[in-house]
Amino acid sequence: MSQIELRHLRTLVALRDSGSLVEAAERVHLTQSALSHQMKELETRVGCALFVRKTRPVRFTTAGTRLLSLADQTLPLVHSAELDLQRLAGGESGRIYMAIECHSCFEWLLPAIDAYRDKWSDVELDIASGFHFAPLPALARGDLDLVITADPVDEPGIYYFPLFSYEAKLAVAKDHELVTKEWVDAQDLADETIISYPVDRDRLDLFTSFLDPAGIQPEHVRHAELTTMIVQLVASGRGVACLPNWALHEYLQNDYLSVRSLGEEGVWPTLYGAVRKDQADAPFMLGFVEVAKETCFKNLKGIVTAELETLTYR
Amino acid sequence: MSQIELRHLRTLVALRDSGSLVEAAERVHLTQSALSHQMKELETRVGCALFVRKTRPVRFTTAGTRLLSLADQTLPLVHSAELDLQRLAGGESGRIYMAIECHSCFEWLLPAIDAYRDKWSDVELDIASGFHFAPLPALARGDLDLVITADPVDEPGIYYFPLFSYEAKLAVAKDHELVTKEWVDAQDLADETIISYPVDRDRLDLFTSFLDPAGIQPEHVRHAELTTMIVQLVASGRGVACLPNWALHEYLQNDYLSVRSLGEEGVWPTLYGAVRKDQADAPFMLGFVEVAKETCFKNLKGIVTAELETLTYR
DNA sequence: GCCGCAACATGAATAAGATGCAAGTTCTAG
DNA sequence: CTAGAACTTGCATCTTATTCATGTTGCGGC
Repeated sequence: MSQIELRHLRTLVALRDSGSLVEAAERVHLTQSALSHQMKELETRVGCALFVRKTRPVRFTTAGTRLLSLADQTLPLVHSAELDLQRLAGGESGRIYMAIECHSCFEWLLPAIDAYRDKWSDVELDIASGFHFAPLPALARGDLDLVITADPVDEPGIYYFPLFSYEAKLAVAKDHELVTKEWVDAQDLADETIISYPVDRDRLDLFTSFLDPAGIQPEHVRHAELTTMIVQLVASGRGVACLPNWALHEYLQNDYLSVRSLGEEGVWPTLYGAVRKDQADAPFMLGFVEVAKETCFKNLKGIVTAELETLTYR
Repeated sequence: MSQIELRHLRTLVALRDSGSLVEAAERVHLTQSALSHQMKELETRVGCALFVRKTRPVRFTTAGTRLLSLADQTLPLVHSAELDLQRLAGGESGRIYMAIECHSCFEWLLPAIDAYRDKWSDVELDIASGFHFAPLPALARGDLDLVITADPVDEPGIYYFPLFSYEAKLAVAKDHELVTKEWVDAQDLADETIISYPVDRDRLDLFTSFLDPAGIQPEHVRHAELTTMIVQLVASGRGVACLPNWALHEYLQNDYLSVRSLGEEGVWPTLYGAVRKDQADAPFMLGFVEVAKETCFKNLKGIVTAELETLTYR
């Protein structure tokens, strides 16, 4: 039933190109005897002769010609697939489906992706932007390949590339009373309305790194999806918000609102690119991390800090 | 190097369709263990994982997806080739490259080919008309598949289908002196000019069946390529010619010349379709012979005789 | 958390089959 | 008729695909 094999097609092509079994045998690195057996076997499988041996060069029958045409159709496809696989195996190509946990990251991510595409044109790229699922399990099981996050979680098989550190600052209205302070205390926020992205508190630096350690529970918490919305709410005095300094940069330049550090030292989260361990060494993945960093330092010059040590879990 | 095989692709497709090795194994009629080994082997060959087994249904990696796309491209091609080969092997399809030794045969051959094409549309047909080579060796070695001839030669591996018998008649000018005779003697032609096709004497019925047996050597022999030319030469009294009665039919109806039988009984050659023995049983070939006969009897009704016994050499 | 089930992996044994070797056949050219 | 080249054939061998039996893993129910 399923009888024809690729080696048969390769033999036939070699036979056509050379005209004799002897020479064809050399081309496919077998003995002439092997080819004789092989062709005889194939002929019994398909039930009819494929070529006439008594002539030089050999003459193909209709069936033989049909198989040669099949060979001409399929062998190039197979070969090209093999080349692709070779590149995939060598890590010169691959797939990066990414998700971002950090809502404000598009600003530097999109230029980074554009720059990456120039160098690694046949890597398949996609962003799962509106993600309503947990990115890290999806990364672990292979639905995603890269997750941009500021909260490395101890998960086996995940590797975290540090991208850069930034200061998480408190944004307040220009006429807010906290503007008078050099920097804000946790206590200062006790009866403020906090405006944040609609995610769990333990994924917000303001709580995990600042309020929780001080045991402070702010009066109200209000959610907004988009950075611009949060900024507007803050500017109009409806509350305060904790945002990355680089996300606030343009609003500060326009003198739209004010910012203060959280505590004397400030809160300095680090942004990571999380990948599966098996892809952590792949050139195309390292290439992405490199391009991402470059783009950030170029776009966010002076706002974010230099490179950190690599952080790994298990 | 040349690593991927069709069975790998079939397994992958079955795996995609079913979602698990167990079920895929049923589809390709193997055990689950076999597939496990097979996929593991393939993965080492290509150098990277092809799918994730820990999920149901299994999730394919980029490499796996690439191979599936290869499978989708190639397997249909292979399958369709297999179907074609099945028809070729079953004799439901094939190739008929034919040559005609008999110069006047086009008259019925072309309509026959048209009729045949209606029934056997995917048989490849071609006529080697202006043949300057020996048709029978070409037939034997596979350059040709069918030769229309009136001279069966004892050649191994060749089978002759009789098509019909006809009378080879002597064409003479209307005012020729032989018109006075009921039929002509070999002796009558001793000092006539014979006009014939430019072929060997031993392939001309006039000589082999009439003059040679009587030991007569005619005065002059003159050649002409086309039947109409021969007829014109005869009509204008430049000589006499031996032609099939059916080739002369229309000229007689127009009262353009006269004909006489060769000897009292007449000379009655038989026209054969010569084929290679290995194709003598193929339905598409039998079909052609059948259609050819039908067409002849329809076109040449009353001029040629009914079917004969089959004639075979070795 | 433990148990049992189902899917998959693994290792050794076996069956299948591809290849090579050496001798035989066929065809052709001289 | 002979020699040589190309192909075939039968047999031995080695590779490889497959199976069987068993081990491992992951998952859902209790």
